[in-house]
Amino acid sequence: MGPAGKRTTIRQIAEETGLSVTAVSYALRGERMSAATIVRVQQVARDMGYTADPVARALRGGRSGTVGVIVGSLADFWHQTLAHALQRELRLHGLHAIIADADGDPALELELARRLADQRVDGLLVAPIGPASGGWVELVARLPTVTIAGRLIGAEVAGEVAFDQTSGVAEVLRHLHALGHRQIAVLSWAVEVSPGRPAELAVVEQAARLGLSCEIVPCAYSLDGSRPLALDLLSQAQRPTAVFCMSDSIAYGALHSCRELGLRVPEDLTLVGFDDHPLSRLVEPALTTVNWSIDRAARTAVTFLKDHLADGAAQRRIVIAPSLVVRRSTAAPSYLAGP
Amino acid sequence: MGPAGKRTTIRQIAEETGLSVTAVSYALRGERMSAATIVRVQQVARDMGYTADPVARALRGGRSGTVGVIVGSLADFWHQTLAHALQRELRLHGLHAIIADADGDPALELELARRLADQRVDGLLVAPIGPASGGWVELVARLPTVTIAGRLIGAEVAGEVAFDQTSGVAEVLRHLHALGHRQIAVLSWAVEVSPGRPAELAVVEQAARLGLSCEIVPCAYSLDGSRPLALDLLSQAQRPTAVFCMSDSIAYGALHSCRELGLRVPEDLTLVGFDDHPLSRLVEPALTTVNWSIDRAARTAVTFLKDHLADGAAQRRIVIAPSLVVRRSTAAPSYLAGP
DNA sequence: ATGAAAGCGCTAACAG
DNA sequence: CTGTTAGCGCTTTCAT
Repeated sequence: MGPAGKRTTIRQIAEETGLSVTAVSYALRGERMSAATIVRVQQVARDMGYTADPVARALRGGRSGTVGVIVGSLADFWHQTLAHALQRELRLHGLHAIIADADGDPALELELARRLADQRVDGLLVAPIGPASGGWVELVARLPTVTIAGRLIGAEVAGEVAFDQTSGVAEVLRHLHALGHRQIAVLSWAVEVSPGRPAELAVVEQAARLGLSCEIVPCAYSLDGSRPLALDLLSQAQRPTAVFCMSDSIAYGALHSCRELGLRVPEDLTLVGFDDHPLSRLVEPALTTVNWSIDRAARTAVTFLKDHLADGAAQRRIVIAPSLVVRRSTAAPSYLAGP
Repeated sequence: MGPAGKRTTIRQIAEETGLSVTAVSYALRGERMSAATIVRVQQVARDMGYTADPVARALRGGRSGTVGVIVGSLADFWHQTLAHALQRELRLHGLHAIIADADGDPALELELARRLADQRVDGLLVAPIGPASGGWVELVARLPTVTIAGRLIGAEVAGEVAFDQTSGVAEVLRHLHALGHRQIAVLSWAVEVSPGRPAELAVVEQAARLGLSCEIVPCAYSLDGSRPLALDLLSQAQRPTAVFCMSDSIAYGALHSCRELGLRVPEDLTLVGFDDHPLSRLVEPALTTVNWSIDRAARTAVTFLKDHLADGAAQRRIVIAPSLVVRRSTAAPSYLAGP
């Protein structure tokens, strides 16, 4: 930062060394100039505390070494974990992460993506909540983008780390069916914001196949979002015997509501989450949920992006299989257990 | 974004309207030009899908409308919550958040701050892990910075949202003392990374005052960081009767270890956290911890920053008082309860 | 091996 | 009210 508090520029180094701006520019990057000059210039630069101004560099065009990470909602615990995992993985590859939180709003999600593009990030890693709108298609065409756990349909992404939601949902519903549940409420954040998502379609399809009555209830992300709703849902006379939450965070909110209502889980109500957040095994009762290996997802996503950046490779795609983790929050409904 | 996929520039609008670049620049911002021209230019701009390039704007100098948020570690649940709260609060004020994760590394923390400064964020909101190094002092002098829950000693920050850690620690230790605990382990992430922090000093001081034996054990942030350590600590013959974790995340890791070792909480071991994460009341057993009102902290921090941005006001400071939340994870040690 | 000059997109001082 | 000119810091032809 230099002594005066102001930023050291390439020009000051030029004056200091008696070279031209051009020469310094090359020398700093170790190009063209004689070895001696390169060493000298870099020494001076270090002494003066020089760092290239990324903004000027970006304006000129060229890579910034930072990648934008957009998560659907930092209110959701799983997205929090994902953001951290991506950050860490990027850093392993020498890249810096800039994280943006769409806070459950598809319009904001797109705006953030635009802003990050404007900031000249080298690429985008996004766990989308909204489907691709027109804006996304154009944006993705300009900026290498890898999606995680959701698709931007119609957009030509650089890579896709997909989760096999259909299987995940099927496993959960089969599990509930086997336990004897027939009346199930599904709490999902995606209904309104991202209609036609595979997960919700799978619910409908599997319900029909298994002969279940599944009501899909739109639900805000996160603890605070799901609590009032769950309170309402569970206070009804004809309440379901099982609640399947499309995110562990939502399940936590539901669990909280059960406490307040004096409902015991799983004795009075069976509860299932989605995504297997690390704390799901520590809550009481430990939550039955679906695991996707977040580390593998993060690792793959970053690899896809790097590959694309390196060689402009064709679109890569991987589908991560779910694994149902049965814990204590699921049991047979009480009318089967008897009084 | 324009039809060709390229970005629309101010010059293209100038050509389209037959005006000069300058005129367009003013008109777009609604300055100087005649009302008619302003309307016409803005209409054309809209039609062509123009958005000002923030990079060019930043290079020229001027505000970007984005604020950098740096959290000590996104592996820590409390920091995750803080990041989200700050994002939301900033958005309420029409500002955008760019979140960066220092991942427990003070050097990275400073580097991220530099990078954000380079990106021309309007200000910095930081929950620091490291103390102020020389770099911070200079940086903060150039860029309005508000600290939250930690200090950058020696740096002239724009505002400070401090937590009264001393009281918080004192309350916890008094609580443990009253229950009959005398041998306590304190798991803290700050020992090595941020020595001399008030919280750790308070531990030593209060321990002396109350006649407690408190061993402070350095501990990585987060679930995975604290688990192996806690496993080790709790396997010892002379293990403490209570463990005080300087973060709820660390406590969760310890709780996990207890499960693995077959130790019951609080019967065999008393556990206390710090920060009161929303899930602390849902884990089993519900965690005794210290609450600081994260929303108030976020709100105040953003207000401080905005105020400073608006009028360059003098440094503001607030101290948030802790409140001990006693839940089920604390009890008298077993040798008092008897066999 | 080195330098002069142009330009990325935008804003602002200074004329008209 | 509108246009000319200069410049933010850097990279990149194109000369020398």
